[in-house]
Amino acid sequence: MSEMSTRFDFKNIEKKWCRYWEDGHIFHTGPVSNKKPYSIVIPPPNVTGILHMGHALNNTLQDIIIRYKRMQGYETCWMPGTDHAGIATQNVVEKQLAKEGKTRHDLGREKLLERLWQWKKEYGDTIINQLKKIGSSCDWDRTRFTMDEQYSLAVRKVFVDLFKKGLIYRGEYIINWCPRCHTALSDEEAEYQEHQGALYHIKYPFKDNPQRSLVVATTRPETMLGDTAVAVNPSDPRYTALIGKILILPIVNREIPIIPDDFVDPEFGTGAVKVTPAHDPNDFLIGKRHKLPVINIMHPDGRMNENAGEDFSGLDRFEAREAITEMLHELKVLEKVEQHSHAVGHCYRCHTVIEPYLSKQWFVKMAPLAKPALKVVTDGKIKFYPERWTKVYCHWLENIRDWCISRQIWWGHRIPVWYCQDCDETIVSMDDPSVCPKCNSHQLKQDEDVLDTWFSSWLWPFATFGWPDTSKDLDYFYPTNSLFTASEIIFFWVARMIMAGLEFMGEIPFSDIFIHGTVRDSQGRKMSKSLGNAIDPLEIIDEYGADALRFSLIINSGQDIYISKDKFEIGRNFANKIWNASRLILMNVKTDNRNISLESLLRDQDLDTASRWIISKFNSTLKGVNNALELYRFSEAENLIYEFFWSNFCDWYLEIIKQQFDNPKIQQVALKILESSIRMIHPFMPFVTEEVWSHLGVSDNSLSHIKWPEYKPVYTDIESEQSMGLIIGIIAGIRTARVQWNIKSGQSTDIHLSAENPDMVKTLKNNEHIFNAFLKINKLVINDEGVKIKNAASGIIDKVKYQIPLEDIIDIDKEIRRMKEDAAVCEKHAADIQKRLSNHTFIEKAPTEVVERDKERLNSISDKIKNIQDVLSNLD
RNA sequence: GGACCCGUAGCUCAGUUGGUUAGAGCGCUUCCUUGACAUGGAAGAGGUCACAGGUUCGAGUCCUGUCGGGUCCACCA
Repeated sequence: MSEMSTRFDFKNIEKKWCRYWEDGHIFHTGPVSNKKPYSIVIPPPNVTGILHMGHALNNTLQDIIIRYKRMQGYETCWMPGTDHAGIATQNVVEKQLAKEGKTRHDLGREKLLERLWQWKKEYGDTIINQLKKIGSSCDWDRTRFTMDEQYSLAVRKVFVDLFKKGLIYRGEYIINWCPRCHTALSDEEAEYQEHQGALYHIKYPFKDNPQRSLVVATTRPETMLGDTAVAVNPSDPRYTALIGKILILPIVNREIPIIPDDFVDPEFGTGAVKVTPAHDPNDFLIGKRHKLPVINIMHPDGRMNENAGEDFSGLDRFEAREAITEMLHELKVLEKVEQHSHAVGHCYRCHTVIEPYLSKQWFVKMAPLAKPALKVVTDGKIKFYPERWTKVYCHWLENIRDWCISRQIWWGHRIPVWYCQDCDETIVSMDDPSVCPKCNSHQLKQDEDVLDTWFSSWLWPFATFGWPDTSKDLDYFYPTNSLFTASEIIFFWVARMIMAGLEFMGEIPFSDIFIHGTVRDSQGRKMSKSLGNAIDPLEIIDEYGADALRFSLIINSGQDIYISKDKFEIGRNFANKIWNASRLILMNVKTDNRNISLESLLRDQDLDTASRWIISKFNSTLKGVNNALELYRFSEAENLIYEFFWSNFCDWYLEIIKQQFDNPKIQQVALKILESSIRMIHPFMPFVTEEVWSHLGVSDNSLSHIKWPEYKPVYTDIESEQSMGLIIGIIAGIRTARVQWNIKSGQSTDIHLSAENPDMVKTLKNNEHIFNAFLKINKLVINDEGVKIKNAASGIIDKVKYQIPLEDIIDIDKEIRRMKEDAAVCEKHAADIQKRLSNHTFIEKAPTEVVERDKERLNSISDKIKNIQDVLSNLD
């Protein structure tokens, strides 16, 4: 054991085990006929990603569960991989190009894709390697990418199938358009932020009487250039008479009608709404209802186009707003400008203000897919942990809107649709067509757009296992068991995976969804690169170790996690504690009998109290950890482990047995508890435990495939727990009192005890033998200042065992009085309930649940009274 | 406008179906350390559980309201 240093040297050790796990393909799995499968698919990080705390948390949680299940004997598969992350990745590469002074258009589609693949090859595995560093036990041999060949096949099949079922359609609608990324975005990709803007009140003069005008209110005056009507609510008495009249649109001087529409809220603004069908989703719908002309006044990059007129054409939308405001002012038609705060959508990738823009896009009809996805959750086939997310999920599905899936970028799955240039036929096909089936023309042109990234991600749980081909892996591992993700991703990904799983596999993709919190800084802000408040997990690994990162993150995780750097000390210190406890035991244990079970140790009637106690404690801790993990209560599991290992095992048991290490029974217990603890801690802190395991000499296998300790209820040993509790109480009392003992040199029996703790003083006086044992066994150093005692607990146990009567610790009279009072109160209450229950009017009129509640209470009170009486009669 | 979450020690948080004296870590005070570990050991101070009502024999826990903080959803131009 000489090679074990006094500090846990995590750096070299982590490196060593990372390599061992990977080179040995320790986590590679496949179907095994006589084992039950347990599988998790990783939320695939973006290829552009670098590890942040959110990843660290997410993957640690998954790793704990997968290691736990693996040790329990499941054939476990944790499927790793990355997401091509369409817009995000293309943005990265386009930024590179910009530095070279080029745009994507200078390169063209093919060359840009080459660059992107090149980039993916060079940097795409960064995050995968970082995940390995935190100890993620994925089946790395399976690592998938959402643009793998087989995966692309799945995406294409899904598109074609849905199209054939009529669930994919193409149409011209107002979508969220990012003028910077030049692409459509889904509703979920638009992030709304409160924005302090203005409400402009503009006078639109009547054609028949230019002196009079109708005032409309808008937050976006620039869009007036595309107005084709003004709408009022038909039931609004102010305006009913005006319906059908013609107004003259200022600046443009276009004649536009006043139309009635229920959409208009008379309460808001002036009750008259300018209608711009090309630039507002609601106006678009109004326009459809009233067959209004649609005038697009903007280029895709957010600049005004020729329809905006000479004065504004070419101006950016925000410049145009100012220019128009100024002109309206000059024309004296700007009545007033009010402060007005409202939500403005931003691109979730580049935070540019989104423009509602009219364009032809592909959509997925969601309602038919949402229905079954809702049912499996309301039926309880899929459960959210914590449960409250169920409601969020259901609300979204109940109000679902169609999903815009086409993106005007180049990086991604190209839409498998071709248009015949000669006959306008639309061809949707698994294989690239070369002839138009309708007119035999060869002039086919593929749709330029690619699919939304999430259109591939939603297939992740089955496409990664080889779908659409059938495979043994898919049969064996699908449906997967649990999914771990953050709440932000419920709509983007979780809900859609459930839809896809049900639609294409006919089965749910997973049964449990664990939603974890967001990692925030100590001020509660989201950690982000732009804020500069991010703590880099790699830095923590470097400074504190991967085990420390994992342990600290989990033990601090409640809902959202607020974290600062010093929080990681707990994990580092705990890893070190495990290390040093192991050193102590390994330095002292000589026994060859290393495989004895806790059960047989406990069967030895002569085993000392402390050993019985620690075995019992371990056992109850294990039970708690099992329960906590089954319910995904991770921090609870870690707290139990921490408390057991540090407070019980190290602070008490090891201190007690230190001077009895020559006893082979004690050696066996110490070793066995250490070994079992190491196994129990392994899913949480894989590195330090693997290393200790390799020194234990119990097995040559990697700890990853060693069995999880078995919980046996028979282990719980109440007698030893109580005895030990008593002993700890006494010793703790001695420790408390010890600085107050004023012993002069040579007068060690003449002791003055402080009156501060009279109960303890009494106990000590009545139990002289304890005190004598204490004096004898502990290194008592007496000097002029008083008494100094080292290792207070050492060796005392044998002397103390079973010799302390309960009465000396607790004031029994007080206790009995309390119990009698308690019983009296209960009896009175029971009589009240009894009376109520025998009252006919009460029984007839009270709701059944009230009666039931009363009956239950009566039962529990009766039980309690009985218990107290039992105890009291035993005392006599 | 709807929905949800949170408010417990100086700080960050536990507290599972209501049940003895409300817990932990960090920080703080005091003491200790020469053989596992100062990334350590012992002891201690510190809480009207946001506030106000209610249900109950009993409330940090359940209900109602108020105040404060946060998140998500929603087409108010």
